[in-house]
Amino acid sequence: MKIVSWNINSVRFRIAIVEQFLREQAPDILCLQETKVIDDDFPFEMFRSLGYDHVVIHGQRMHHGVAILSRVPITLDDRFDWQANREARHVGVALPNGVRLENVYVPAGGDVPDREVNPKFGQKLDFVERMTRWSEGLSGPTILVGDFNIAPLPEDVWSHKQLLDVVSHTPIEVDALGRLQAAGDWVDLGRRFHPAPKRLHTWWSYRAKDWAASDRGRRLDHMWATQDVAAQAVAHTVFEDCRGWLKPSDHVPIMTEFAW
DNA sequence: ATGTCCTGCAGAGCAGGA
Repeated sequence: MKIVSWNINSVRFRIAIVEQFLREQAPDILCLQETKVIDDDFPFEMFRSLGYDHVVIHGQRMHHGVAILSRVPITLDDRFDWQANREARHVGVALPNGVRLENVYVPAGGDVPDREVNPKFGQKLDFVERMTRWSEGLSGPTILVGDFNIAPLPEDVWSHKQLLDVVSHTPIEVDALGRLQAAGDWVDLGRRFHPAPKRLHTWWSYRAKDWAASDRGRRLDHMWATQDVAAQAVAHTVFEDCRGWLKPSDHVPIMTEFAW
C-alpha cells in the first residue's frame, strides 16, 4: 500500500502533473492539500479514469482545501475545524484494514513570528495546540499526513541559522510541533527512513530564480504514524524531481509504502 | 529587501494569501 501526500497549490491548475505522477508512481491513496476548489468544481474525472473511485474532499472557495483520493474503499468522513473559522484544512477517513488516515493543512502563519503583531502566527500556534489536544484523545492505528508548514530539524531547512526567525522554523513553532508529536507518540516516517543529518526538503519557494541552483528548501510536508503502523512502513520517498516539472507546485509529493 | 504564483472579480490588472 502506497500513500502519497502533496500540497498541490490548485488541483485544477496542476491536473496534468497530478496525472503524470499518478501514472508513474501508481499510489493507492493520494492526499492533497491546497486544492483551491469548491467541492462542486473538483476535477473528479481524471482521478476516476485512473481508478481513484473513492474520493473524500473538503474544499472551499479560493484558498486551502484538502482531498483524499483512493483506489481502495475508504469510509467515514471527518472534517475537523480546529480554528472554528470554517477553513477547509482537514479531512480524515478509515482504510479497509481499520487504519485511520488524517490529512491536514496547517496554516502558514504569515510573515512575522509574533502573535501580537501578526494574528496569523497566533492562529497557527493555536491550530497546532488544538491538534495536540485532539491527538491526545486518539486511539488506534493512525497515519497523519500533510503540509504542517513547520520544518522542525536543523537539517529540515537550507540554513538553520538564517531561518531561526523565519516563520516555519522558529523555536516556538518547532516546540509546538514537538508537543504534537509527543502527544500521539507519532513516528516521523520521513526521518525514520532518512535520518538527520541527511538533507531532506519538500518545498522550494517560487521566488528563487533557479530553485535547484539556489536550493533553499525546507521540509514542510510530513507523514507521521502511530508506532503500530510505523512498524509496517517499508520505504519513504521524497519526489524532489517534481519541483522541476512544467507548472510545478512549490511543494513536492512524499510517499510511504506499507507492508500490507 | 526582494523575488513568484494562484484565485476571484470582472472583463484589466489588483487584492489577498502563501
